Amino acid sequence: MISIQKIRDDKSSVAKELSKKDKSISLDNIVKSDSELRDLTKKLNDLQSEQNKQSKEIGKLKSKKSADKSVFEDLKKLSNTIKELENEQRTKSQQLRDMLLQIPNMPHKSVPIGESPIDNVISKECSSKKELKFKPKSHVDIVKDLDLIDFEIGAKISGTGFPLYKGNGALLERALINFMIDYNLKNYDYTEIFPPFLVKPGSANTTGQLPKFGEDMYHIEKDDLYLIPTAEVPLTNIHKDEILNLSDLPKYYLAYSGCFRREAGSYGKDTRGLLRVHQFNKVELVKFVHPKDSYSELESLTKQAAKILDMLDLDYRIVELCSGDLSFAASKCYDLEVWAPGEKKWLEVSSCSNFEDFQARRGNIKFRDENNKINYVHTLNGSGLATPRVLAALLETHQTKDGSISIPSSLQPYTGLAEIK
RNA sequence: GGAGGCGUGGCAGAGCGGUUGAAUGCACUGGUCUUGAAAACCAGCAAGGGUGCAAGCCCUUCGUAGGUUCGAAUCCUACCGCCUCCGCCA
Repeated sequence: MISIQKIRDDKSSVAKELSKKDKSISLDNIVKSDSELRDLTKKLNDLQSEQNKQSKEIGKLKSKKSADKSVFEDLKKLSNTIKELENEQRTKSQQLRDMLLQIPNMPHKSVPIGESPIDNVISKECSSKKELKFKPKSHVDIVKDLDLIDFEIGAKISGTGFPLYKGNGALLERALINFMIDYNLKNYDYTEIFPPFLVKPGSANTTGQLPKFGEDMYHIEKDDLYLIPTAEVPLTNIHKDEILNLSDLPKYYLAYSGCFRREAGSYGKDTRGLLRVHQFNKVELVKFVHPKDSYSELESLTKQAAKILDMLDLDYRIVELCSGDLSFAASKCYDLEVWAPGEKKWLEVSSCSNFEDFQARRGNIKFRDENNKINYVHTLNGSGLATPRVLAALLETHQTKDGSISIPSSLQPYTGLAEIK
């Protein structure tokens, strides 16, 4: 959520920044609604003040008899007027908040301006691309030949997009998850969390999935709970409605979770194999930091995520998203894309974003700064990493001519296997 | 799922219709004392909004949302959360 104060004080520059992301955004209704609300609030405050004053007078007398009847009649009228205005105020402030929640975050000044993925900037490409001396198979064929994943049975049980991992496929998936968790825990200062996979609407609102993108999540209507699309949602809400101490920052959390996405609107895209599925596994990294540090934290977060791809001997590149390709809540974002030689595609396996105070405002997450002033924290998150596409790239990269898979050495302690055949 | 109890400031814990934004203790911050620290003593210490150069002043908030009343932390209703007991269950 963008600060209403900021919009009020400098509407044109906020609008200008927002247009880099989405040209169709208008702040006019918000400014109008804000000014109406403030007029109303002023009026209401005066009446409340009057009411308090007179009620206290009566209190001092301690006896109803000593007060004139007409005083009570007047006060009753005043009381009713106040109630009406309070109702109006409640409605208006809710309306204003609803509008504000629809406004995306502003891109950081350093973000390249652009409209679509074409304008993204490839900031680092891993050059040591391994050339295979044979025609590489797609992971779809590999998992079938080696009996690692059964898409048909998954579809029979749950529908398309719910892969069923099997035998060494299940082992490999589990190994990847454990490797990623352990690697991050060992090398950085994360606290491991095992979060709930179902969350309340308010939690999804903090991170920005709601109110605009409810259609992308699975919703349990009976209990009004959402299946998480990423562990970012529960992790970011750990400190909802809290004021952290300066000494608490930075706070780093890591969690494995299943991730559930309806992928509404993307039917027909990447339907084959592991590239786009409704349920997948991911290790997520979330940081709560001092605002002055958030951009250096974004750099280190991105490097941390990329290191995992190094460890798995995969080729990847880091992509700096342009303004138009940034997600709703992000100020700046780097994508990690891994090379899949069978698919001959770069696959997005991580998104590392700085949300600045956008999520912190929505979730009311603050800290006491060095001057004892209360301020919003900055939040960041990054996947470290999402498994299905990593698995696809891993199988395609480490396949051999005879059809077997050689397991990268970093993963072998977790699989207990050097190869799968 | 049934019965009961409870939700007050960072924590503990008073208050149960009227100058209560809220006693007291702990924690925290500043000061006195001390070579330094501890102890002791003194002082300060909720958040949000509005207004003002500022000091300040005004409004809101005692789980959440409604209601009763001139006036609610205090009374009523619903919801949420926590605890205890019973039932069911991985």
